[in-house]
Amino acid sequence: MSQTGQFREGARVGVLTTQPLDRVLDYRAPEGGCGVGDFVEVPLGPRKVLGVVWGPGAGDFDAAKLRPVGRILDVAPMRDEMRDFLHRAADYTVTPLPAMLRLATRAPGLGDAPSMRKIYKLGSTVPNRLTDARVKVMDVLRSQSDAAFTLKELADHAGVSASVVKGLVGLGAIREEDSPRDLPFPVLDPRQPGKALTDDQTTAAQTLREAVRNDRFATTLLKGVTGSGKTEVYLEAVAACLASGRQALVLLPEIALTAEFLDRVEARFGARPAEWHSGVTMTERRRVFRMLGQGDAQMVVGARSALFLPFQDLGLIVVDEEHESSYKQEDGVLYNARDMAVLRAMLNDAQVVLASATPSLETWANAKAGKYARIDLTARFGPARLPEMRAIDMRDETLDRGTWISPTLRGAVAERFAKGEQSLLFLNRRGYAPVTLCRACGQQVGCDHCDARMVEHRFLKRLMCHQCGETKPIPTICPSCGAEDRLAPVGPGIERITEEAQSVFPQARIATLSSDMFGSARALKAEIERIASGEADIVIGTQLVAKGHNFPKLTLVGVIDADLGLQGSDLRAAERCFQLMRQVAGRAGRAEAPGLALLQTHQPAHPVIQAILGGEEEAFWAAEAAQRAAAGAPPYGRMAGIILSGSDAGAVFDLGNHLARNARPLLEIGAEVFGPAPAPIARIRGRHRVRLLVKAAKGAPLQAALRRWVAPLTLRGDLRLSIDIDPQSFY
DNA sequence: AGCACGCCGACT
DNA sequence: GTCGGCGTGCTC
Repeated sequence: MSQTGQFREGARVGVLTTQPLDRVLDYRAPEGGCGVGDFVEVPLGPRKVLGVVWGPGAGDFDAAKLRPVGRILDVAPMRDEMRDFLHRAADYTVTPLPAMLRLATRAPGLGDAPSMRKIYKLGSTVPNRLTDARVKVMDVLRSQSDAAFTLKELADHAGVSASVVKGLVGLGAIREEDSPRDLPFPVLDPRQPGKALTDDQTTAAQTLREAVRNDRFATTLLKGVTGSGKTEVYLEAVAACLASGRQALVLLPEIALTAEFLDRVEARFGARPAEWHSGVTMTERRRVFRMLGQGDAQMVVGARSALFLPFQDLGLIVVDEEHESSYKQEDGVLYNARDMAVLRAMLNDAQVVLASATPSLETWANAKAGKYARIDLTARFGPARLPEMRAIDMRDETLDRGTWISPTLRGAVAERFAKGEQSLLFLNRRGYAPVTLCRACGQQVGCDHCDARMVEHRFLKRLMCHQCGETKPIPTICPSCGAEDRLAPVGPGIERITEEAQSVFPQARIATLSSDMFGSARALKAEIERIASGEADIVIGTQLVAKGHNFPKLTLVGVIDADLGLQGSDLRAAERCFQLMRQVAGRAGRAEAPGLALLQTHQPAHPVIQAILGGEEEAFWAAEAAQRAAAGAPPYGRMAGIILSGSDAGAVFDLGNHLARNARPLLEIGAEVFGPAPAPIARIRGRHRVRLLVKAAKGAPLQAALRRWVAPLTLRGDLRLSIDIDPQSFY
């Protein structure tokens, strides 16, 4: 596969492996030579490991000890843009390059010879005895002569058993052929007509199409409320991208959303695109990897890790629900998919579309500053309107102890129920009760391995730690003081709201939606479809319901605790609360019936609540932006979090103090260091965690200084250090 | 990341 | 005496 053959056999080449060596190793080029970007298998100690030819060898290693490259793998060589991307992403996130390469080689068995399977085609002879079953099989093959059927597919299509096909093979009427298992993806047709668009959407789609046709890098914020047709609009950008022969990538924040999205893509382009997320099988991953590299897959829908796939010519990246915090996560490397999408697109002369009803402040500010283009979709589909939003002042409501649905909210739900309309009660808290308190000693039941409270899950009949997932039976004796039968659940989770709703509305059909209550994404999807078809009167859910599901009969949203997101000194808390409340409210009144959103709050005058109620989005963002600017917080300043962890609390803190005292590289760039302080969750799975925060001016070379700062450290024992550039929380 | 080497505690 | 704990260091 060495397309360039840049290095002759025996020449010194540098190979980057996925081993955490933090340097490129020299090898001898194999027989027939090799080229930059070739995926290779190289000997390393007693093992064979995966690597990529990164360039000429450094030459400082004893020539006598050089070992030859084992073999070149049968996949498309890594492109220059990809190597550049990995370098820059590694620099940005302060990550060793091999860890970055690991993200880009996440398809197992890349080195395996392509596996083969038998396919069945029309043979040369015609059987002299044609039975009905045989005719059916031959008809299928004649009508679709270019299709490749496996035995089972052919038999199923013809509606006969496999033995009929086998019989025809024996007679020579059908040929059996070997064919690679990794088949190209079906061709998507961007010229198929899309859905009818409103004027608003047509204009937006037109703008995006033109941007895509430019073949130049640019980023567009596509802002539109739920139901404004963002998806239809950016699918037009995808269409333009595919029509120009380039590949497209659509990132979704949650796997649960892919199934519905794939259906929409199929409806628009006539076939399903490639899929990439943690639920995709190993064989399918290898197929996606191979086919993208050779241009036999036009489009990928998937999770953030799809950014590291070997696209041959990536022309467009869509980041749907770009504000979602799930885009920033640790999986080997801590990175924000939104930012990496922009970086990757820049290196590929590609377009980025950031879609959201409630953009992140960073994106909003970039649009404001003119760095991103911005398109606003305002009109909702058909007769649906934005719901009316009102606060329920909980200080004026009378509630019995242990209940959380106010009389006002109860009345509103009853009204909808009487009319046969759906209501949604939203509470962003899983389980039955967030706290289990001992009435004798006042202690709360905590996790044995984390500094977190155990949450009662009545459906599971257990307590669960939401940090490490550990569960234990619900105790009857207080673990602290030994008092019997004095433990009481305190506060509401959605299971408890379900219980309350059942007692208030005994005749209503109630459905509860929470991520931990369904074994599989399929079961969850089935439940969502059940609800959408009207088989529930009251839906009770966590933030799961805020994300892009359509419930046409839903006309009322009741937010049980709108103050929940306002707590904490986190600068991002207000932003998140605003986004979540707006999204939840957007669930109401999508079809003909007008919607109403009621927010239960103890602080109706809070600026965030006021902004939500008034729909004064721009004012809200402007106020948030001003606050961040004043605090020197992103995007008006730069920040990095340093998390130190280890089993010995003293050693972790000592390391933190050592870092704080020896911060010269940071002080030299004018940065400030805060901490060490116990991390937001000071102990997870028995490991103690300490955090430092680094704050620098906007243009400061933060990453370089961080590297110089931590380079002299040798981490003893099980001490670990991780760097979080642009942390999600600032306290 | 693996895997070997190596230097101290409890076994046949 | 030696088996094996896992700290330390190396891999072109």
